[in-house]
This record gives sequence, structure tokens and C-alpha cells, in this order.
Amino acid sequence: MARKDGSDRRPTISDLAREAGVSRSTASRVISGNGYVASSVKVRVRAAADRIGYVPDAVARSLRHRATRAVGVLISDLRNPFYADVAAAVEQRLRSRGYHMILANSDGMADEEEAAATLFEASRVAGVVLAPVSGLATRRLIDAGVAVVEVDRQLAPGECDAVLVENEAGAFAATSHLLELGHRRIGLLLGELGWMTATERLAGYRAALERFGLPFDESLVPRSSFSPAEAARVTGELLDKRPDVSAIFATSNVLAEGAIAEIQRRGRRIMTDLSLIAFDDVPWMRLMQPPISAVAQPTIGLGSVAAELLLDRLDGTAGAEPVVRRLETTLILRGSTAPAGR
Amino acid sequence: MARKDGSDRRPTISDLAREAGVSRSTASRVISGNGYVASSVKVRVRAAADRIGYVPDAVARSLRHRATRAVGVLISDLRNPFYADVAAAVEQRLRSRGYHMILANSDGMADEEEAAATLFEASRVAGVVLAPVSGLATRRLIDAGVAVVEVDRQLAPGECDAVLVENEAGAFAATSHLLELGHRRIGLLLGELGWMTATERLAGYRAALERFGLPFDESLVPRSSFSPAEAARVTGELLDKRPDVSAIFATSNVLAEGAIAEIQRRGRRIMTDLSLIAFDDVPWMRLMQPPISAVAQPTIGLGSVAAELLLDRLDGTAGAEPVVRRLETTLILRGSTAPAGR
DNA sequence: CTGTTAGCGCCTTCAT
DNA sequence: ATGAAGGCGCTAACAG
Repeated sequence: MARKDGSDRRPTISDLAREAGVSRSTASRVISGNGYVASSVKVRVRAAADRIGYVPDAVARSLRHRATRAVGVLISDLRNPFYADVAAAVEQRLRSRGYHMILANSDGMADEEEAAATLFEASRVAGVVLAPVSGLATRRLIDAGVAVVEVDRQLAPGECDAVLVENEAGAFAATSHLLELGHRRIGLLLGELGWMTATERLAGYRAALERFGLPFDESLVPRSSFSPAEAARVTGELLDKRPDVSAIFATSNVLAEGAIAEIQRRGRRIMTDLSLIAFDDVPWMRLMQPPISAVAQPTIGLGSVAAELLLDRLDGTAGAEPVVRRLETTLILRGSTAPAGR
Repeated sequence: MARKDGSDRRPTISDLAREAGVSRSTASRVISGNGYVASSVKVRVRAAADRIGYVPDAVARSLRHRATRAVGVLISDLRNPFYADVAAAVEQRLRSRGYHMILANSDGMADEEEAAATLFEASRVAGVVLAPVSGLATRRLIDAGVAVVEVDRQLAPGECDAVLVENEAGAFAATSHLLELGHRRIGLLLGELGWMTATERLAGYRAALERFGLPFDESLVPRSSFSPAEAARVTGELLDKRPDVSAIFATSNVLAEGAIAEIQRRGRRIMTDLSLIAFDDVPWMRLMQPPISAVAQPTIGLGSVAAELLLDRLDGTAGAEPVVRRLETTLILRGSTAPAGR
């Protein structure tokens, strides 16, 4: 006796038809709004639906239509504000167009990503938005005929739509800013080795150095991973090995967090002793003293555009060719970047 | 020609049966793992499945079983780290038990919440985890026979499981801490008026005052809403009207953010001029200088336990009575709370 | 151990 | 304008 009225099953369209004294087809036409129905009958059926609490079964509908209104969204880490923003934007856009979101976390692991792809395929989602880690999931989904949009990273170029960030330009701007302030030994904290974002941000960093006629020094670019703790450790190593660094460019909010923690732990002061700039602006950076300069990413845009591209493809509004959109960053100068000390 | 192999539709179990040279039932038995099948046949069917890329249709399965493996999760704001943590924990737990998550944002609006309830009901989700705003959604879902677990706030007491935070004890601890430091005029920033969390945290604040034999002063408790901007405005008003406040207790991470911004804007220094403590610890608070003292909420626990309770109920493991769990907070003392000035 | 049959709830021709 | 019938893909009796 799960339901309020004591019955243990939900009313179906047959119940509705019986209650309203019409055939199931007529009831269906009223509920779905397709086909001709006398308005008096419409009223009667709607009243009956309210009375018995009829809610059409989306599962049966999906089976019949061979299509769902669900979209799979796969990201690396919901607890990272970057992905949370993207996911929130996707959800909002989907919702406004009558779709909903199945959200899965890959934790940056390829096998979790594949498991999610299988889930999405099995669920017959209308499409998928994902921040890919391995490329296999995207390939699998595309092969299965699922519309896919890659976000933030592109691992299947030419095969599906993608929304990316102007990583190189953003990193170029940040690095140039430091160079213009007179910094010459700039530590680069690069997470996610092998990721497109890391590669492109590194390219931007190098391009800026080159522009200033400076050589690239590998010892200024330690390898790190995602966690703040790792970032802190690596920052410590950098500071030990290269005590001459006067500025650090942390290429993600997580790396910035770790770097700040380590800098503070050593009693060094940001801005005064060491300039710091982050790629990916998050709200707390504004609160630090000094506030942290950052390359703001268009997180909301990333999510909205991804959802748009997907929905356009589902509509058939999109052309045959995959579309790739690059969204611009914004350099936000705050107090953490200051002229290089004498 | 959506699919890789050129066909425009996914292989069904009939295709699989044909390919393997068995009946649909046998194919089904192999794929679902129910019933006896000769092992030689099993191998043959599995090989055929791989060959044609058969993935069972979860929609059809759900229709047949009259049950899905989807769980609806409804929160107020994915961009708020508190909810992001809860959602991430729910998702992880669900995933480990073969369920997945349909995530919807209510933005704290009752009508969006009801829309989500309708979506969940229509989707025939196995259950719902929600941080409710109006109580109507919970009631509607329960009436429809859906298993519900309320998280963070309880708006349908006695009707469904709930996982809550020891708000009163947490607020009591924070307030007592300030009182012990000698503060006597403690501003209380209370968001979400009418919300259970606000009420309980207020109760904890009052209980602590009472414990110290101090009267409750309404002018120390301005009304605010959720946004950091609102919180900043209200903090400003408080500081104007009551220049004698020596400490502020911000009862959410968002309120703390706004308060800090306003305090900084006025050039007042946290700890030295004004003590500050927050309810809901988030990573950046550790990074501030001085780092912010906070009442840490068990966000991950909230999500995990909610998922557990729900899954237990779906298993039939749970008893008839609704279970309510209260999770403890942790008082984390950092630099932002100091003895009251001279 | 395997095949036949029926039906989950819905929608959509087709016929009237 | 309405009803009857069939089938979306799957599985669970029920035979054999």
C-alpha cells in the first residue's frame, strides 16, 4: 500500500480512460495533446486525471518513442567549483528546454568514464555532455549513435561538437602580465599532465616567454597532479630548488589552493615576496588578502553552450559538420601580482 | 545512419537472438543472468552480443520491471560547495550500488521543486533525495508512493527518512566559543528565514547566551537572504547600527563570504578588530589570513547516509518507521576568533 | 535446459 | 471525433 489512495500501483492510462469513460486512445490524445478531441471530452479527461492523480509514465513513453528526454553529463569532480559551475549551467539550459540531467562523476578515471558511457548508452539518453579523460567513452558513444559534446577538453576532434576555453591565449595573457611586471623566473604549476588544458596552457606560457625573448626553463615547471596536497608539495619543491622564482602561475584553482597553502606555511607573503596568478577564477580568490589575480574561465558559458550545441543537434538544427567553439577567458588583475622586487 | 555499423537502430534482443541462433528468452537469460542456460550457449550468446554491440535497453527493462535504477536528487544550488559535496556523496554511494542520479536544481524555489517532483514521479525513479524548500514536493512524492529522504532540512517530519545536522549544538558551540573569548555583542547573520537550519542555529545561539546569563538582543540579528551581496549589505547595516559588535557568527558559507567582503571593504581587520566564525566550513576558509574558524558540517556524511537510508528502504532492509539521523558538527578553531578587545 | 506467449504503459496508424 | 489493434524491447511464467 505505497500510494496515498491505498492502491499499490500508479494509475495507468487505462485507469484514466475508465475513470473518464473514454477509450485509452482518447485519453492518450488528451494527455499528450496530439490529435483531435472534443473540448468537452478534454475537460472530462483532465478532471479525471486530477482526480486519480494520473501522471504519464515517462518510461513507457520513452519506449514507445524510442527516445528519452534525459541527457548524460559526465564530469571529473563535482566538488571542484569549475565542474560544479559547468554542470549547473548545463542543467539549467536542459531544464529550460524540457530535458533533464543524469549526472555522473568520473573522478578523472578512464574506467569510471567508460562505465558512465555504458550507463548512458543503456539509458538511451538523448545525448551526452562530457569532460572526457580518455577518448574511449566518446568514441563508444559516437559509435553507438549518441550525440556527444565534449567540454573543456577535446579527445575526439572532428568526431563531435566541443566547447573549449582559449587556454593558450589565457595563459599567454597571464604570463605576459607577469613578464611585464618584470618577473623573469616564473614557476608554472601544471596539473593534469597529458591533458589538453595543460598542454595548451603550457604553450601559452612558452609563447609569452618567447615573445619576451626569454628561454624556456624546464626546472620552473614541476609536474603535479590534482590534489591541493600534491600541489602544495610540488610548490615546496619548486621553492626549494629554485629559490629565485619571483612569481608563480598556477594553472587551476586547485593548484592555486595548494600553492597558497604552501607559500603561507613557509611564511612567505604573496605579492610582497612572490607574485601569484591563477588560471580559473573562483569566488574565494577575491577574498584573499591580497586578492588573487586570475584568468577567469567562462564556466557558465561552457555549460550553456555545450547544452545548446547538444540540443541543436537533437533538434536537427545543427549542420553535418562537428562544431567547435572556443570561449574566451578574462584576465582579472588583483593584488597578488606586483612588480618584481628590485 | 547514426550507428557505426551503418544501421540506424540499436540491436535489440531479437537481433541478438538471431545472431546467436537462439530464442529471445534464452538470449535474455544469458544477458540478465537469470535462469538456466547451457554454458556453451552462454558463450555463443555473449560472443554474438560483443559482435553486434548489443547493450540492453534500460528503458524497456524498466518498463518490464516496473522499476528503474534512477534516483532523483534535488538540491538548492549546485554551485554552493555545501550542496555540491552532498550531491557528490550521494552520487558516489548510488553508483557503488548500481543506481544513478538524476540531478535537479531548485534554486530554492518552491515551484521549481514541484516541477522536479513531477519529473521524478514521471520518470518512475526508485527514490528521491532532496533538500526541500516547501514540503509540498515531499508530500506529493510520498503520496505517489515514492521513497523519499530529506536532507539538511526536514519539512515532512514523521513521513519520511531524514538526515540532518546538529544545528543547535553546532551553533551553541560556536557561540559559546565566542562568549568564552569575552565577546558580549555577537552579531548573528542568519540566512534562509523560515528554514529549519536558520531556526535551529538561532536556537543554539540563544541557548549559549542564556547559558552565559546574557539577554537576547534582536538588533544583533539582521535578516538576510542567500547571496553574498545581500550578506555584505546586511553586514554593513549591522556594523553601522551596532558599532559595538565585537564578533560575528555567519551561519552559512555564503553569509561568511559576504561578511568577509564587507568587513574588508571597510578596512576592518578580522581577528584584530572583529572576530568571525562561520557555520559550514569550506576549503578556502583555511586559506584566509587569519584562517576562519568554523563549524564544519558533515557534508559527505549527509549525502552518504541519505543514499544509504534510501537504498535500505528500496531493499526493504529498513523498518516501517521513518528514521531520522542527526549528524554531528565539528568546531574548528582557527585564527579568526580572538579574545574580545581590552 | 530452451522456446512460446503474454504483457509492462504508451502512442499511433487505421478504420469508422 | 473516437475506438480498436498492434508493437516499442524486454522478461517471467509456463510448457516441453
